[in-house]
Amino acid sequence: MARLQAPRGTEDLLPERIPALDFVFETCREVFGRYGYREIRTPLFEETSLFVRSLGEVTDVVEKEMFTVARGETNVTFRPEGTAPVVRAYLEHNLDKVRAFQKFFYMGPMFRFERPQAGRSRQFHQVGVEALGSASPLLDAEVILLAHRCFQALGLANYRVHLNTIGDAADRERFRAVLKAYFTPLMAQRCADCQQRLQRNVFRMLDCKVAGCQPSNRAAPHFLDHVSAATRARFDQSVAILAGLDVPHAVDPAIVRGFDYYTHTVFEVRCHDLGARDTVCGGGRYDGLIEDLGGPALGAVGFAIGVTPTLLALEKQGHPAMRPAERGVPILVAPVGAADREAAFLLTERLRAAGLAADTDYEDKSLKAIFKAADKRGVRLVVMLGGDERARGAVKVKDLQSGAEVELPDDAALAAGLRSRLAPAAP
RNA sequence: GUGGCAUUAGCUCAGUUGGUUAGAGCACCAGACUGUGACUCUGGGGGUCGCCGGUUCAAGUCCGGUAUGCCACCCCA
Repeated sequence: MARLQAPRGTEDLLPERIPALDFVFETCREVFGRYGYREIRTPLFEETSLFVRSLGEVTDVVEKEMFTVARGETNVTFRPEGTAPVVRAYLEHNLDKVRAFQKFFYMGPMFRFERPQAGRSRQFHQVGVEALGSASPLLDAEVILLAHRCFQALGLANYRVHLNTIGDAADRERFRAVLKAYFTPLMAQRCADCQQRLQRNVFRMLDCKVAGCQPSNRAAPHFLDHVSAATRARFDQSVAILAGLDVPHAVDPAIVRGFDYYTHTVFEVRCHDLGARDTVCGGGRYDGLIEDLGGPALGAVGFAIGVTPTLLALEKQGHPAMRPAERGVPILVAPVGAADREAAFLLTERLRAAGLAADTDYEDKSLKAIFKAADKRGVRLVVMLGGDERARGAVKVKDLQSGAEVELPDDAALAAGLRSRLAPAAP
């Protein structure tokens, strides 16, 4: 029989790995809370049409990366991103009528049917925020700032925010025409992919990495030179705020983003210590989406941090929280002989009932082996229970850090005594 | 979806121009005088060489397919 294995592009997060993940989740949760964002949890799957309508019919995600399940009348898709579900929930519960402006954050798994690679899998975790109901440029700055604060709090180094504006629909329509007019006579020197892009998504031609396409890209018209004065002003304001707050950033005309719903500010946070897949966070403004999904014409802006690439970057930078760690219990009750096993089990249970984290041996190990295991698991105190002690109604407690050993009466005060011995624990 | 590289004990890897019982380090287990860890020493268990098929007297070593991972694309967190 073939060996059982997790489906392609998925992974098991073993216990040693969980602390690293929680470090990212909890750090971000704390930062989001400080900025007034509240957690929202939406289903892992949605009706397929939600993503088709929001992301756009011709985007890669919709065309070839959706995990879709059809059962009779229903057609659902495992969420490939978090924004559309949040907007859907916001509208479904009429939150726009209760209080139009609301800030949310979410953390959880997303799914895309892609070819796996390091930092890119078919099930991955994202931590994101969505500020719905306002078109204020201050919010564009706040959201970017928030991403920056998260990475700062995580202790990530060598990252930078790349941002750009893609204006509103009118700006883009105007520029699309300008770009097509510019590229059309130059198509002979463009690569095969760009031949598709001319019709499909001209903007992406500017981001082409093929060497032969570089000359015509360098001379290409700049979007910022063709946007309305209002678009230009709001973008400049956001950039100025970030500059004033020392957020490492760069205006990058190549940032275009893959989903149709984006407008105005779009950005990515990139970490230089990663390879070609260096984006650890992506986001932007999506002023048309709420209306597209049947709500009022309200602005919104958000981002998603990719937990996997973030962990990868922190690992490469040797972040201490990335070290595989076992969250062991601090107390291990060791039966000295076979006759002491049940008593040891019951003592362990009393300690747990008293609120202490404790464990005992279940493998009939020798005392020596129990000590070895205790040492490896980072146990602080070993509570020995043997014939001699039991005869005296006592237990022997050894502090593995100091090596000191004391005998304590096995009475109601034992738990408190152990607790006080744990208190001055070193990190 | 495209192109390339990889796949040998739990982990990281050796394995010579295809040739007898496939190795190392770490990890694991057990010992080193009588109820005790971390250091040291000794010993031990553990591998259908990813899987299927082919070439050959003989394949971990060559060829094909397949699975998975990785790298670069597409695109993206």
